[in-house]
Amino acid sequence: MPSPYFTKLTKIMLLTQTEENYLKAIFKHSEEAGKGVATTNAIAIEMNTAPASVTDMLRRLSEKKLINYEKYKGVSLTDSGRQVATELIRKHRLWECFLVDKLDFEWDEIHDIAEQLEHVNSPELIRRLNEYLGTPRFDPHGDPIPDEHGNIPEREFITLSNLEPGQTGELIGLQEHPDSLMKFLKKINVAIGTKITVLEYNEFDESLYIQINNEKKGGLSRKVSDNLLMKVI
Amino acid sequence: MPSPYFTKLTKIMLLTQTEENYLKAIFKHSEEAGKGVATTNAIAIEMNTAPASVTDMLRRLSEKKLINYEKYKGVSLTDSGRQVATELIRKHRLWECFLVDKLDFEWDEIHDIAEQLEHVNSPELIRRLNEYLGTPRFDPHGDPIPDEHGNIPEREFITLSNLEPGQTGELIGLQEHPDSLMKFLKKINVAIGTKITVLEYNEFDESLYIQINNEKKGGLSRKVSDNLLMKVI
DNA sequence: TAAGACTTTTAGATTAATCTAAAAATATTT
DNA sequence: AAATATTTTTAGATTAATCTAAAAGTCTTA
Ligand SMILES: [Mn+2]
Ligand SMILES: [Mn+2]
Ligand SMILES: [Mn+2]
Ligand SMILES: [Mn+2]
Repeated sequence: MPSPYFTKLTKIMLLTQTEENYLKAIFKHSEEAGKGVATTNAIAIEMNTAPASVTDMLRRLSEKKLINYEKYKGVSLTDSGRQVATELIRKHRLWECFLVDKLDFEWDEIHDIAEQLEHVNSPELIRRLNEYLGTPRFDPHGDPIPDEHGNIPEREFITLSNLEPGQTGELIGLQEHPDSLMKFLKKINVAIGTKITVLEYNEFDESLYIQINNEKKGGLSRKVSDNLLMKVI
Repeated sequence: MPSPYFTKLTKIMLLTQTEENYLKAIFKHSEEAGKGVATTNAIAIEMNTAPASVTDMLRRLSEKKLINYEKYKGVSLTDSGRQVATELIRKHRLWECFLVDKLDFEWDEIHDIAEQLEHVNSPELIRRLNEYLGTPRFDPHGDPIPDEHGNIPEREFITLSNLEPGQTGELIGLQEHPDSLMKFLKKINVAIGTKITVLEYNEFDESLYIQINNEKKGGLSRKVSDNLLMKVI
């Protein structure tokens, strides 16, 4: 519904889903990526729109004091913009927990549904959902769930590619989670919590020979091992 | 997101939330109300818009073959429009069950949240949600939940105002459910499933003297008793 | 440091959803 | 059956979100 749906009285302005999605994209490409600012182009690619559309939106978000924006200089979130973004990420990840823990979805089936659910606006709903789920700290992909104040739990990890032969680690997350990676991991029986032991390192292609849960053995490309975030055990 | 988001290939066209809400409004004022057709004005009031906006939308919905529309003659749903409407009602009511059964919300707190959740598009989500809830046939307000084919369970009922003194009934639903009525019923400890015995009928104001669950006794106005749908026991 | 390449913004349109004011059609009352 | 009232539609604008094409700014590299 494109209409001016604010609420000035309560000081909570209601944003359109589109505005919310832009804020998430900006968060991802500034803070999460550690770059400080997000560029117009990066946002355009993330949002699947023309760069001109991004410029337009940046003007509007800037007017609403959700972002710091200077022409040609890139954008960052203001405190209130960051607040909105982390709340969205919190909602997204809590819903992902719900889908997996309660409705038995698999981790590669939930993202698109959570993309929709995250825009449902009801603080009380999220409060109760969180409680119902037992206040989880990480979602089914191992990603940290911001708390109600926007604080994001820290994860300590080392990528599997950085483990030495002989070391064993437990999978606690993924660097990126494209569908193709999740499908592949499902096939070789690797999921969050799986124990992986590095048996050999092959210098030629930087692949690893590994053992999964002290059972099956197999090879793993560098590209995959770079994406697996492990806790050494 | 106002953009042309169809999918012609799958023959499932994705509607905007606004279009979906109009279809629900048309369903309510044509089929549910038993009138055959919904009028522009009734839809405008339901949707909280100007009648001119309704006319505009009717043209668009008609173009998409979701409604039968002839200028000045009122509108009715086509089969595909009815399909969409009943699916929305199904989703709305299933989510209401979830909110009450799983998250412990009260029946007067859930409607607005369900209004948002009903627009989440994922048939598999609804399939699993329905299963998770144990395939309920009625929602927390006693309203029937359409099945996956759009069939709506029939309710047999008699309003409390039509019970004779001496008769006892169980509350199975409400005619209308404004917030004020639900709050009042909560206060006098009446909910779906509550047993009510009619002790006396007062001719002057058509009020009833009743007993609730064989315990508390009290008076009830005609306006309230007209709204309580009972099953005689 | 100037040319070329890339990025970003501006200009000008389009579409969905809305509005108000006015005209047209239909319904109700004298 | 007129006159009046009510309902519905048309006309003309507006706003959010998008697009393409072109201009302007910034970066890279010879
Ligand atoms: Mn996700
Ligand atoms: Mn996730
Ligand atoms: Mn409801
Ligand atoms: Mn209901």
